[in-house]
Amino acid sequence: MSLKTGKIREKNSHVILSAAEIEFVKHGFKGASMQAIADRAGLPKANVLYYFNTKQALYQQVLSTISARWDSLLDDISDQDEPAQVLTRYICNKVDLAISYPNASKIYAAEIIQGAPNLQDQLRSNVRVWFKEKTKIIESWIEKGKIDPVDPQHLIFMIWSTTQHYADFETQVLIVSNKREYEADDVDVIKQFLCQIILKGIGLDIGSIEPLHMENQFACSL
Amino acid sequence: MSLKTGKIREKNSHVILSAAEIEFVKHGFKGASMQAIADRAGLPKANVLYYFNTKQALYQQVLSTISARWDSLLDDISDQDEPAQVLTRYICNKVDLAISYPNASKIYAAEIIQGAPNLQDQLRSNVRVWFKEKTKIIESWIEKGKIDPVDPQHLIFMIWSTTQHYADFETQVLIVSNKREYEADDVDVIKQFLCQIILKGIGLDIGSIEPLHMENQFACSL
DNA sequence: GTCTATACAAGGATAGAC
DNA sequence: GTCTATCCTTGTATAGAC
Repeated sequence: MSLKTGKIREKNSHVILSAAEIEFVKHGFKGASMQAIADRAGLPKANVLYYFNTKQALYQQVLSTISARWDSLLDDISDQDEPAQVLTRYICNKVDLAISYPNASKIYAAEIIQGAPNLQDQLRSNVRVWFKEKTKIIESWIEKGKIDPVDPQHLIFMIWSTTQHYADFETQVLIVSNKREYEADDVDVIKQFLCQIILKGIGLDIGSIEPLHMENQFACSL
Repeated sequence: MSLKTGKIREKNSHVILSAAEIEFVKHGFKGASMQAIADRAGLPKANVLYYFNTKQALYQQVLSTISARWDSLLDDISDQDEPAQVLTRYICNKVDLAISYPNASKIYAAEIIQGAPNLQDQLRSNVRVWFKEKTKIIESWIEKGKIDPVDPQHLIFMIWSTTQHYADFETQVLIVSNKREYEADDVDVIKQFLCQIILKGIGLDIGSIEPLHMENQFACSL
């Protein structure tokens, strides 16, 4: 029975976290109510508070789940490979993540917009260190003459903003381009567009990426 | 006395709107409280409700103030001039707006993230029409061979996302780049970076912009 | 482990004195 | 036009039955 109980706990936790994600996206941290989260999860309100003691704790849990996904999938800018290959992979992964988990990106964005009250520490430690590392790699590319002398920091900001835009501003993108939802084709077009403009923009020819490393990540229509 | 009253009304309205902007940024629509807005404005809560009958009305007022600023300053993509010049001007104006009114951009972004419950109509009418017009202009540039054959829609998304990033993600940008606030120099660097990458990315040489049209908009350090 | 009932605070909005 | 006092709803959280 304790095994079964554990399963129930795991399942309920997951249902609650999913419901919470949606409510936090739609109304923000303060605006989301435990009642609405419970309703969406199909559980009594007290049950939600049984699993996560406070609303704050539930929110923190949602945030750290998001951060974990970020960290695990996006840490692949290294100086082992050629710039074109590294940047292509990074951009494509970020686009995939944005399209696959739009709510995660939206909650993260809302947190930053509101001044990152729950993410300050992580930004000041982890993210800042990651950022410094990656700018140094980009600087080394510039020193070796592999890319144009562009500001490494702003290059990273450009990749972050352009990729996450398709998650955070999903509503606007879909409305103005008159679509109901993203399709597989759209994702390929996005990847191809971003890689083309950014690589060319910093002085790399998109043709310099060996097809091997593009894999199925995007259809090269040029 | 009615004149004086009108002045008081105008002044108080303005104070309330400014306070509301800040509270809406920090806590979202639902999360912001009339009490907190009133406190920030230095007025009793009932006073705020006297000027704006409901919280919803106050929020709508904030939103339409923002939209008005958007519309008036950013409608300058025309097919009269050369692409390089038009895009440079558009990018620089958007950066200026993002840096000058970060809260406006943040509230707009939060609205879109939450599914644009109060902006759907405007997006479906005004913004969509604007978007269609501008993509056609870009298409005409492509047909005339003035720029590379890139997707016009995604080019606009790229400009929107990269420029507004500096407002919406201000907190993150400042923390990871270890600054307290944006300085005049930063703004120039941002404009110059974005123009360089995007113009070059779509096959335009940044040198093709006549200095005349760059004015003081950014220092051309190349 | 699960759920009903409830305590207690905060929020939006209004009535009415000044 | 301005502000105090108050109504009523909603929200978080807990107590305690099952």
